[in-house]
Amino acid sequence: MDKDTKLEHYTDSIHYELEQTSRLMKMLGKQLFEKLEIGITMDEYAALDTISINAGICQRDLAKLIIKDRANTGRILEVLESKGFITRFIDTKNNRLVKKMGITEKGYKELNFINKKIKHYFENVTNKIPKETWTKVQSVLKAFRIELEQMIDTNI
Amino acid sequence: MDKDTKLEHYTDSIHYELEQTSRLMKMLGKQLFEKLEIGITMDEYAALDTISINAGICQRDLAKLIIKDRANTGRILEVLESKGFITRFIDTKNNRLVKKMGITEKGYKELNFINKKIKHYFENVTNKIPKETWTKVQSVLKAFRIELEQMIDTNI
DNA sequence: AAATATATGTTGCATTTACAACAATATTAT
DNA sequence: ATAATATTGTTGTAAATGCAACATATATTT
Repeated sequence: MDKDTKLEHYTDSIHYELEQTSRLMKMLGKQLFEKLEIGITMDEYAALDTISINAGICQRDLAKLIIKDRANTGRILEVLESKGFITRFIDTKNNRLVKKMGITEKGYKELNFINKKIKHYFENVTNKIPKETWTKVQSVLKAFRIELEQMIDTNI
Repeated sequence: MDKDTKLEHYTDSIHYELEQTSRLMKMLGKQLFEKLEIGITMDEYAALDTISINAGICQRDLAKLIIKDRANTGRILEVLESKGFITRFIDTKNNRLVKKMGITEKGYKELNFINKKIKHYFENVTNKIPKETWTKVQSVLKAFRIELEQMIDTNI
């Protein structure tokens, strides 16, 4: 028997399982943010959180971290800036002019406010699986993601 | 020390890791499908695969499986039908008129053709992590996904 | 029987996202 | 020095997606 003739269904693949789970998580997040009347989107929240732990990061580097293209990263930042949650300023990186940014006091308060609001809800969800199991899954995914990043032309 | 005061960053959460990994996988898939000049999208392929193992499924049930809304599921099916990969026919389910579908001979050939084309490439990617590790991750995600599906109003 | 509710699929529109082209500047090559 | 290339961010447009409204038919309730 040639085992290569046994084709696995895509719908049984890890790729598919990841996408489906991620899609549901995104739905849950969106519904939660609306229900709790949080004034920014999940993506904006993720960007704000990333900025909070990467003070002085430039737009393109942020884009790489949140895996969005430069155009949309810029648009997200416009929103966050217009709400006063971040400041943007021109600076240099490798002798090039770039737009760096940092979280404001207001943004920091907002971030903590959101964290407190959603903590309980998200825990209720992730508590369905033991924490140590998550830790393992997370480390596998992280290792895998690093591999992926090396293979893919993210074009950011 | 109140451990509740220690707030985990969203970007360290399993939610975030899942989304980022899934996003990269999607990019990879898209780039691969274009490089190999496969004439349908990943989403259409996923739908075709799902139909192939769920003969006679109706649109809404398919939408639930591929986690897309009814509108977009219908659009995907239009494409697959126009290419002759599936047939759609009116039937009843619980005494209601529904559009059921099945894969055609041509669609089945196309599915196998695509599977053969991508197999090697996808294996090269997933081989970065041992197979038994994937099996564990997959079973965790599947269990989690079932929980999620019960909590979320997918509105499909 | 009539009214109300539910299930299914489609259509239209708004939002989101992806992608390519551009502008401005700096680096490297010729 | 000049030209070609690379980096960064923005703008415009097309494609994908989500969502609400609709149409149709059936179930359920009154």
